[in-house]
Amino acid sequence: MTHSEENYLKIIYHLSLKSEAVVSTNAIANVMDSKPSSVTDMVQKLAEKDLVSYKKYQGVSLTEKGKKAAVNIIRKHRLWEVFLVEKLHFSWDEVHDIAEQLEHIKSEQLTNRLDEFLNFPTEDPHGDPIPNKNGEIPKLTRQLLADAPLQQNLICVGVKDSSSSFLQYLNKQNISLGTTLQITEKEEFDKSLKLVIDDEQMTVSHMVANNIFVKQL
Amino acid sequence: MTHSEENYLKIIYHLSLKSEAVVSTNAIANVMDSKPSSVTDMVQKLAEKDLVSYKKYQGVSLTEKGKKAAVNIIRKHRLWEVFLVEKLHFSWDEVHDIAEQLEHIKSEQLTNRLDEFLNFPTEDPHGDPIPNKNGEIPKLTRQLLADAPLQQNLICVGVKDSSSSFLQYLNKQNISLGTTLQITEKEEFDKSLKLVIDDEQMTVSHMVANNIFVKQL
DNA sequence: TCTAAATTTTAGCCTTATCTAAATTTATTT
DNA sequence: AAATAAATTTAGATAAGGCTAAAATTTAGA
Repeated sequence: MTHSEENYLKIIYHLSLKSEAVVSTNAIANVMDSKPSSVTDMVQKLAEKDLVSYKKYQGVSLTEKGKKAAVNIIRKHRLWEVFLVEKLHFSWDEVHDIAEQLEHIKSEQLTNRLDEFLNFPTEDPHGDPIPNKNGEIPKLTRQLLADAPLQQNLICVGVKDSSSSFLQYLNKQNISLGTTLQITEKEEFDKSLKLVIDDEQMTVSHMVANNIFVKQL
Repeated sequence: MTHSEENYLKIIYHLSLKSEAVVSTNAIANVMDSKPSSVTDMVQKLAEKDLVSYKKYQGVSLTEKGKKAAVNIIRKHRLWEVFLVEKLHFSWDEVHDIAEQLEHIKSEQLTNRLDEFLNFPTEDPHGDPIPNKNGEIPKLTRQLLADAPLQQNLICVGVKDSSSSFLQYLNKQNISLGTTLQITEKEEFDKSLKLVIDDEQMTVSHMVANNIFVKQL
């Protein structure tokens, strides 16, 4: 499988989790920053290899075979992210581009030994679950900060939107993986939240609160 | 730079160390397992990018810029090999193909942090020197087993021929990185050597002795 | 020196992954 | 239901990397 094919599978997987099971050509082109016609070409190739099922004008979905391949790529991506953050001390907003390259390295043995070396982590630095060797994806106990209860001790365990700009915003606000906080007030009007972090008061918008994952301590 | 360009630079570098400074199209094609005509195409492209100097029918050599790039790829390859052997417990005959992929990952920061994580190693698992951040290549104190003195305590530090079959032969003979041994006798006729390893006697051919690097203890 | 052999380059073609522009199908709106 | 808009596919082009076969150049032998 080529890098490009792997990227398509990964993106189709992510899109079909977010919205419908069937993904449109246009949606893929948007995410990939390419043209719908290019997507059509590739999707037809993937369909021939039985990695996606595809009917003209009707969108694509992953076959079992395609889903397995996609999950494996995501497994590799997230394991490498753990490696980069835990062992090489990168921060969570720096690792994506490098992991994007490392995820294409082909060696099942390498993946499994890396997994072992990292002590079989179940979540990556952004709080996303890491599929195991058999492709099983661990269930998460986390919830969105926007949905969490008032006055509880919460620990920040990840983000939904892992765009570099969002992660940099969080760094600026001194929010990172492992930060503990409480919600002191929810504003009805705009759904913004008042938080206490290390005895410091601050306010975050709903948009932000809806992109941060927390667990109750 | 593409993977392919990087591979060419690496191979031209290795060939010009082994033989002359100027490398022939044919020699490159042999090592790459491709055709001389393909090599010509690529070499012309590399010349345009000022990575090699090239005159029709006269062979190629690396420019300063090309040499820098080649050394950087070799640095990455060898650092990853150390990682695979020391941290993920691969054996030295398994790492080459994986390192061949990892050497193309693009991130200077990644390379330097990996270097640091591994404690700035100066040799890879095959005993080859690892260029530092500035492209400087440490001098080695090693010598070929075939050239080493009799009755001295020697430690095996690497191999010249790192083909999988040779490394597997060594594994079978219980010779590996760190093995200590003495030469008890040199046979004039065929240049074979009698060795003692862990109080066990054994004989190796000149061909083998000429491919193992040792240091005097 | 002149020819034969070996090496190297050119020319033309293939594949992969893209693109633009045009055509087609589906969806929406009046 | 027809007309228009939006989405999707087809057709044809391009660039990278590689191949084969043929032409050109260099090297070596007689």
